[in-house]
Amino acid sequence: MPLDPVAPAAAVGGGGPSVRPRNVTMREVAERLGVSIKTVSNVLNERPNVGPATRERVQQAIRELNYRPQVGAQQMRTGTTGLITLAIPSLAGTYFSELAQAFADEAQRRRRSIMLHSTAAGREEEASVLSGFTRVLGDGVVFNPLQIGEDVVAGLDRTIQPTVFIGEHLEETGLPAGSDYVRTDNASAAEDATRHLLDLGRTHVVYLGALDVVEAQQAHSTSRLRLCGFHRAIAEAGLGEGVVQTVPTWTQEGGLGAVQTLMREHPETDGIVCGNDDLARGVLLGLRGLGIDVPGQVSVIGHDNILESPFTTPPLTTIDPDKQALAATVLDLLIERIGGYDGPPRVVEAPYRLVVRGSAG
Amino acid sequence: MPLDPVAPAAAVGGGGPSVRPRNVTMREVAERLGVSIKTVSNVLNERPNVGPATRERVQQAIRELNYRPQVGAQQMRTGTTGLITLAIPSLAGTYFSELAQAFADEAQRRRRSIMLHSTAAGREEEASVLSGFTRVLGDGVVFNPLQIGEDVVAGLDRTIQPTVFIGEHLEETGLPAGSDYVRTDNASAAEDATRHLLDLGRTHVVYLGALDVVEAQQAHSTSRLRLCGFHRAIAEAGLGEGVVQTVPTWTQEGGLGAVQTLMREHPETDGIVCGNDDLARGVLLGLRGLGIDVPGQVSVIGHDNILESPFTTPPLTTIDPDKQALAATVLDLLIERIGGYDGPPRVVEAPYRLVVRGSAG
DNA sequence: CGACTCTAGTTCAACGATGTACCTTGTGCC
DNA sequence: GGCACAAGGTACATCGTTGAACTAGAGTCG
Repeated sequence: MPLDPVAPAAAVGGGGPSVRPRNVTMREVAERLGVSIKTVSNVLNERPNVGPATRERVQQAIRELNYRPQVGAQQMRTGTTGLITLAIPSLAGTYFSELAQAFADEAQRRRRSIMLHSTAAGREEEASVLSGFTRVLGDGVVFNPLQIGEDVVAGLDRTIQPTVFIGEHLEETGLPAGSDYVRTDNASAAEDATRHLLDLGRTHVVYLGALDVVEAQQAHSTSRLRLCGFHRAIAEAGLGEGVVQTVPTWTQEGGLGAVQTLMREHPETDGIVCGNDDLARGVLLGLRGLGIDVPGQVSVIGHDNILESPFTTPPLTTIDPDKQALAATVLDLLIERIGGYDGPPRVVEAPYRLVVRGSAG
Repeated sequence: MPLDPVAPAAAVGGGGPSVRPRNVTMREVAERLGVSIKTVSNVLNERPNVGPATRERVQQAIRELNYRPQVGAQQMRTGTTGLITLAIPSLAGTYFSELAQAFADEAQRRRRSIMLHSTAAGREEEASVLSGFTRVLGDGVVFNPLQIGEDVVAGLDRTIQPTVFIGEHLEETGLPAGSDYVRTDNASAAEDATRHLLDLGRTHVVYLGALDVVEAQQAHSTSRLRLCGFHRAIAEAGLGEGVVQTVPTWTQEGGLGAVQTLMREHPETDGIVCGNDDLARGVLLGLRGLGIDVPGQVSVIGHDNILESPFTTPPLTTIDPDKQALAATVLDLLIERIGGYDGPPRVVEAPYRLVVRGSAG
């Protein structure tokens, strides 16, 4: 074995800190075995034309030298990095942080990494997602727009990178080429939730979750859509308009306060459809405080199936948007596009299911 | 110009979808202006030896062509990507998701991107962080170990990538070369919190947050350290042992249930130090339910200063670990290491401060 | 036996950006 | 006029990996 003229990261003698080892390259692996670089590459990429003995020796050497491919070089050759950008409004908030976690898990399972891009700053930040960031890095984008509406998205005739939109904002038509869309049908979900309570024989079912500030209500499309589903179910059952209880914020405190008002003004209430599980948790606490039995006197149903929902007293019945499945679907679509698929935009309805626990049913 | 034998993604005729444009390269920018590639590079990297006129023309062309540097190529030349790996247990949970958000913000401010790596799976996943993932991608790692203790970290004599540990687990001595450590002093913080209540004249101050399952208590070092700080403050004030109220989980429900038990068994309680803000929120609700005035009869203090803390009734006094500042400190240390600094491990105490709101003081 | 095919490899040229070394002007000054 | 020198560039090698194209040898078959 010839001596390397430039000792690669020689250990410093004495008590000084050891020097960070240079990254091992394929060349070093190849040289140690006396094979060509390409053979090492073939082993790594599971290409044919490598004998089993050689394959084994290469794998051994890779382990011993602790070799890892350098993604930058791969990007140059192949154009891909295995990186996916997740652009969401903010991690602060139960739903989005759990969603991000689901994406992290599912991406890891598919041997991709997630790059986090927070669009909390608003419209401008969101626009930068669509115009393609400042550096070419990821292979594709998962984008949950909040501020940006159909107008901006529709203005594109083609996304810069493969993109999958998620959410409930966009029109199904008019998606730019090169993108897909995974819709969450919040209206139908809320309709199902409401109907579940009606099916249990409840006759005075209330929606708790409209925002009490009008502008907020306008902007908060999730709230709007869920309310709409509630109205549909109530109307279908021939119960007229239905009672709607507003809240200041979609938090536990908000739910707790609102349910006290509600039960005072509408003591006949026997079912409450909550905008989300945080609200529902507050509602459960509030009802307990008022000495009202759940689900004996009042049934309560939430939305989101957050991690804590099974642990409330009683356990919360809720709509599970199945974040894990959503992430899986989104990633599969995106990876297909990254892989070269360039068909017209696909729209997929994200599944959700009713999780029946103690609080209703 | 010779024709490319393999047309790179030729446009489909007819009404088919438009084809994704190939990435613009520096060469194209240079050719359009009739300057050399290097000049474009010099403009981008703000190198000297470019005349103002040329500089302006280049910038113009970059904008027009929508050129963006390709990170893979940069990694090859310079060895860096501007990517930082954030390895944390899980995004599910208020504290960690807010922390991740802080890192995302601060990284964006420093023109870096955050790669999310969830170590929720446990020891094995955490070990893989230290042994350097499966691909060379990021420039450095921010690592909040939970399961992994000093033994594993101390076993390393040098980290593979520049690494900053965060948390409260590790001994300050024995950190591997190439790493730094930003400590959160949970014990002192809890001590300060307790002392704040004592300074307000409270004499029967309780710690609410020990876990009621012994093994859980063992593992949950945050809880242990905060309890320890509580004990220190109580002992220092000459109040003996101090009362400790256990909880089943560090959630709002946990706090609500526990405070009911507490006030039954220790009605003399006039101050409650909560393990975190989720617990404290439950405590506030519980006290309200019991008709106990906060802060009139009982002062309540939390820990973490989560986003909802200012909005409880009354607003929650709490210890603010200043996640934004923590993220900033961590990133600055890490970026310095990435930049080549290779001094001995540094240990930085993360600042925290007492945020006085309505619930105490 | 010669023409094939198959296997297990090899060599070479890229991918895009940047550091180093070099070249070309124009200008000032003796 | 001749020389030094700076400003504003250019040319080229290089980073690590992989696709395309090639080769040497062994096996197969008419």
